[in-house]
Amino acid sequence: MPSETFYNLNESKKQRVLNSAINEFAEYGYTKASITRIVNEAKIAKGSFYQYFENKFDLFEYIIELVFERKMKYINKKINTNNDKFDFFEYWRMLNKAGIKFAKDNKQLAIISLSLIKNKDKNEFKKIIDKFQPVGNEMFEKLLEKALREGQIRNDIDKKYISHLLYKSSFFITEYFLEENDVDNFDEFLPLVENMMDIIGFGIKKEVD
Amino acid sequence: MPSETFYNLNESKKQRVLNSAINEFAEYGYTKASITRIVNEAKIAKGSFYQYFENKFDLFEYIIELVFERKMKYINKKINTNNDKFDFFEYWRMLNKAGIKFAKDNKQLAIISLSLIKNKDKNEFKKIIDKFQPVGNEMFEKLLEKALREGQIRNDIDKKYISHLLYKSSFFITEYFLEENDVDNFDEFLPLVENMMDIIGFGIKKEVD
DNA sequence: GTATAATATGAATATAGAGTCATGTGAATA
DNA sequence: TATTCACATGACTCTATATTCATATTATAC
Repeated sequence: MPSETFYNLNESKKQRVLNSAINEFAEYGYTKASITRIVNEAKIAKGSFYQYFENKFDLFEYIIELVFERKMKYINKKINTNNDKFDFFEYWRMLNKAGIKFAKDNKQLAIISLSLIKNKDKNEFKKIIDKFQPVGNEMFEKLLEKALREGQIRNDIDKKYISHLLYKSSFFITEYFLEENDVDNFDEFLPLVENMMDIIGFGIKKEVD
Repeated sequence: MPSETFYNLNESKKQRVLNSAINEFAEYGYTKASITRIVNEAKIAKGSFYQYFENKFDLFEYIIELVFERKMKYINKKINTNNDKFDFFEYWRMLNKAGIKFAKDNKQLAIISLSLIKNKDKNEFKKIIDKFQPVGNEMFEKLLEKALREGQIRNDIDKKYISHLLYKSSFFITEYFLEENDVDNFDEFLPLVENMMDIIGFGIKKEVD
């Protein structure tokens, strides 16, 4: 957690520090991110940085919290939840679409949150991931359970595994979007997403009639 | 590429160096892997190492080549190709199964090859990945094309995207296998793999009859 | 047995990054 | 004006890394 000192800073300096850190983590990832570069870009002294944050991890943890906060806010705004007529596929579609829309509007934040997921092997990250796990895997498991109860889903599937698959596929889509596409032609990308969701829904095999 | 000197080494020393490097890369990944630890474990001098390899990257490149070579050999051995009656789903099933079987029998090698895929953002790795790309993405694209021509697959799917999905899903399966499972109970894992392939084949939606 | 080539060695060098600390500054308070 | 407090500073330390190089050892050739 940042120190009181950091919170007391005037908004513009605070933003300079945060933006600089976000740039750095998005470009270099956690391990290779350099405090020296961060403080240079933010135009503050090395010593000042250590008045604000305990260490590099402390800063990273804070940035991740920011990212998830903003992402949740963004997604919740985009999703309309009339809970009475719950349709799993509809809900899932909205989630995924909102996810890439977020990535489109917040490319760097999206990259940082991907880097977290992709490196969950790193011991240091376990602590952070556990904090946000309920938002991920478990959420999908609950959604799936509900959909199963309401008969929207084949009941011969492995629930735990498929929720993992769905959870991961949402990142997969974002990854594919950020890597293979010009973030700007978002509209051209949407049909692909529909395609993929369709496939998880119906499969790729041609039915014999 | 290793130097002549390295190739001239007696087999046992060569193996000591390679095993030590494989251990190191599997445990720490490329960036955090330490030459000092590698030479200590291999019981050779620092200087000797630099007689064998230009630098850390040179060593890594060589290890990756080894990994892919062994993996290809392994998979080709497991796959029976009676090409006359090609069945896409059958072939794909065999590929995936052989893939996790390889991971089971060569855990460290599998981890290293995953680390490569997972960090394809790292500029240094691009060169290596390009070298092995034809084995990955493009192979699936060709398989898909053939399957489409032979009417085994829905023709309203996006070919490029789906081949990417299939390519990635093979790593996804391996990843899930290595992370969430005791590598030893391979047999308990197989049904899950079938389940996943089944889903990509048929989807998860319950059909209304 | 001597000369030459191949291989081995690890102390020394170079570099880079995280984190520290003694000191400076400027504003509020008494 | 003097004192206190919050914040700022960057040279410095500490540590870890990759890579080099002068020298030693061993094997091979003649």
